[in-house]
This record gives sequence, C-alpha cells and structure tokens, in this order.
Amino acid sequence: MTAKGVVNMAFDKASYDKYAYEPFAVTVDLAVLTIRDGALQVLLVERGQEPYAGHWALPGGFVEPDESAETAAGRELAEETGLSDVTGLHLEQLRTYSEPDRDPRMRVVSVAFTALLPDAPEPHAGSDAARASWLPYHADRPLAFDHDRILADAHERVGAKLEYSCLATAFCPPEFTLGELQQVYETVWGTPLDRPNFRRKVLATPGFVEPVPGGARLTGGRGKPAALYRAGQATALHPPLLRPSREGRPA
Amino acid sequence: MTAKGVVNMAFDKASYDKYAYEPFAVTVDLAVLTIRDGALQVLLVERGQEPYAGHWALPGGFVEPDESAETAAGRELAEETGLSDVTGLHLEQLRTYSEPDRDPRMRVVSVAFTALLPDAPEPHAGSDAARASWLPYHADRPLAFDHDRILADAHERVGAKLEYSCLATAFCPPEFTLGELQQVYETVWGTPLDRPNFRRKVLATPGFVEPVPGGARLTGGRGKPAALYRAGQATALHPPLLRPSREGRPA
DNA sequence: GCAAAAGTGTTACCCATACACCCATGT
DNA sequence: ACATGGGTGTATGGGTAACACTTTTGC
Repeated sequence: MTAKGVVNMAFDKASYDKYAYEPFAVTVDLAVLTIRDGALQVLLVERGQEPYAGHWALPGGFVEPDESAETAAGRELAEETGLSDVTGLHLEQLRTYSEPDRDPRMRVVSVAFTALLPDAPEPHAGSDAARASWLPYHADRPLAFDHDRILADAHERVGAKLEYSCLATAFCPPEFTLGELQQVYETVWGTPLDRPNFRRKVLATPGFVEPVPGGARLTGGRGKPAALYRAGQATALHPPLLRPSREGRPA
Repeated sequence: MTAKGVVNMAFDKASYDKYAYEPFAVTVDLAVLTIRDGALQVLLVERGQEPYAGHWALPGGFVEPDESAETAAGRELAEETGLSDVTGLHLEQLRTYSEPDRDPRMRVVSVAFTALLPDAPEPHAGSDAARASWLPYHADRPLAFDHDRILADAHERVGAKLEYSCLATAFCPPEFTLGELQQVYETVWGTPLDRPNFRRKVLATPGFVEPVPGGARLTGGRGKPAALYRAGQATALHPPLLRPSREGRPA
C-alpha cells in the first residue's frame, strides 16, 4: 500500500495532514567495498559529533524530498568520494533498517545500499565527514549505530551474488586479467581457488568476460604477461560458480 | 549513516527540529503468496477510495512510531487475514520503493515484504479494505500504484530463492508429501520437473525434509498413499536445485 | 638457472538427466 | 482391469576437482 491506510483507519480527517504523525527521517547508508592491496576494504567516515563521536560509520545521508533512495545513494557517494562519475560503479539496494531505536535522536529509517568500486580512488574528506578513508574490512573497529550489522549483511550479500552473477567484474577496472578476477572471488570469499578450473569456468560462461584483442599486462613484475579481458553483457551465471566446501552447514 | 547529515550539512540549528523537512510517510506493502488449487495466488485488497478506487492493491499500512517495518508487516498481515498466528508463515523483506511520485498524495516510502502461506485461509475483509481476496497471480488486473512491479519483484525473488534455499516448505502445511513440495516448485517456476530426480535431490539434502514416522496420505483419492514429511532445520540448499533449461539467457 | 605467474591438458568422480519400471489405491 | 499418483532403479553425459605440466617473464 502507499497512503491507503490513512483513509480507512479512522484518520479520515487527518488523512492529508502530513504532520499528523511523528515524522520519519529517511536516509541512505552505503556499504562501499573495494579491493586494495589484495584485501577487502570499506569506505568509512569518521563522525565528528555525538552520538558516536570519533567512531567510524558508513557514509550516507538524507533522502531529499524530490529524489528516490537510489538517487540519494548515488549523490551521497559522489559527495563522499568526490567522484561523480566512477567507472564501473555498481550500486544495489541491500535492505532497509527500521528498528525504532537505531538512532537515539529520532526515528530514522535507513535504506542501505551496497556499492562496489574498482581501483579505489582516495576519498576526499567530503562535506559530510571529519575524515573519510578506506579501511580493511576485517578489523576490530566497532562502527556507529547498527552499521556493523549493515556492513556484515552487505558482505554476505556480495559473497552470495558472486556465485550466481557476474558481479565480480564490478570490482575490476575496465580491462583486467583473469588472475585479478580470481583475486576478487578469493578475497571476498576468503578461500583460495584452483586457477585452471576458475579460468575454464569463467571462459565457458558466455558473456561473462570477452577478450581484449591485443591486450596483455605484466601483473606483478614477474611472471608471464596475462591476457586482458573486459566485462561481457551477461549478468547472470548459469550454472553458478559455487563457493567450495561448505559442508556441515545445514542452517 | 542515520541522522548524521543534519549535523554537518549546515543545518546545525535545525538538526533536532523534526519538522524541518517535508515529512516522509513510511509504509509496508505485502506480497502474500500461496498455492491454491495448484495455482499461484496473491492476497489482494480492493481499494474503496481515490486514487485507484476500485482497483486491487497489495495489503499494507503505515509503520507506527514504535515499531519496525518487520513488526508492522506482521501486524498488517494479521489484520488483513484475521490470523495472528499463521503456522508456517514466512515473512521476508523484499526491497524498498521510494520513487518520489509513487503516491500522488504525498511522499510515501514503502518497505515491501514477501510472505508465503500454506493452505491459504480465506481472508476476512479486514478493517483496512473494502474487500480482501485470494486472486490468481496470472491475471490481467492492473494493481494500484506501483504494486504490479512489487508483485513481479516478489515472484522473481521467490522463484530464485527456491533454487538455493529451503523456502518451498513455507508453502506447505506442517506435514506434506513430496508430491506437494514438487508442486510448489512447478507452480512457482511454471515448469514441470522430473519426479524421481526431484525426490532424490530433496532427500539427499540433509535437513531439508524429515520423514514423519507413521504418516501416509491419500493425495487425490486415487493412487498410492504418499509418505509424509516435515520441514527440517536446514535453510540453505547445497548444492542448489536449479531451474531447468534457461539457456540463451545472457542478461 | 630459478622463482613467479599465466596458461594447457588429463583423469576420475560426482551428480543431474532421462527414462524404464514396479507399487498401492480407487473406480 | 485400468487409471492415477507414489516410489525405485539405472545408464549416460556434462561439469567440477585435483593435479601434472608447459610457457613467459624478471631477477
């Protein structure tokens, strides 16, 4: 429903009085992930005010009256990172967090998004935050509000989507090697994969990646130069690329 | 973030003025699915007022100041169906719809949920609606607002989750036969499945179903009585039960 | 030459598919 | 008897896992 309830719930007189209720603030929170130095990293901002002053928090902000949550998320991301046109950006709704006490000041309903970036640019400490920085995903750093949970949910969702979608290319620059793509899976899943099998699997999925004709790149200085690939048109992976060895995981 | 933005965005004076902005209404919408007479059906309510008077719409209502969206969804469902303790109910957040113009009257952000019911009880035309009824999912019946899209998203999500989760048991009564479980898959996916293979697959997944010791049921009057099963403790399906034949589906 | 990273080949095994067949019940 | 739905068995093929091996670069 939308505003149907007001009409039928004995609030007929108040049905168009927008201030009849305690207002809800609607915000967006962004779990922005990237891979740097072979590790999963998160974009965080340092809070300057109470509550949670000095704590790290997910970037985000208010949804403005004339924009959707998706638009707000893109805008906030641009403001925080200073990049309005990030190539390869993947932005996707995660879920909405609406526990009444999640912000001590007022009722805040937050639509959380997951964003993935390749080759992470250093964030400008934007208008919104005292400090903004990439920090390793695995760290003993309690975040403000319920942001630890949001971040964990985002990680879980991304890990799951790698299995049955072509999402991994969103972590890679426009042209990438299969080794880099494999590193994405290994970093997010925390599991080593067999290179020959990974290679076959990816190449056997039509539209996942397509070769760049003349391309080759030296990856770590040493080793054979690797062929370059671009992301293809496919978005789904059939059959899926399943995470190895999760037996004894009935629940 | 939550209400961080107000502090740092040159609104310091207004940071705790809850009425500084055009308020958002926050609602929940419910895509309640069930299987009746071998067909997928949806719980819909008929609108009595403009806009969309006479149209069918998804049940739903306002999130109250002291409850989460999840709580509101459960409450609204109980109000609409008249059943506060539905056995086997599965309620899950779908996504949030926040386009600024989705309700012509005011700014309404709606958190949509998918709910699955076994053996659908006839809904009471509750406090909220002129009429409430189960209607077939496949029908030429434009819904109010953006509810067609919400319903389509819910169907797609449920279909996908059948592949890699034990969700199908949520469509079944507490004790069910494997034939009934298979009907769930076939009805939601719209594809016939091979019975022997389906059977093996389900029984080979530990924790998906567990046999009811003495149980047997005559299914359609005719035929051999079928063994009864209960839902197990598992929630995930590894390996997944993939939908057949979706080749040529690169996007 | 050696280490490191890319890339190819091969084999065994698992599992899904497809289909044939038997069992129990109502009419 | 026969139709209907439950349940079992089995052969075949595709895909994955595991691992050996070759190629190309830098040091």
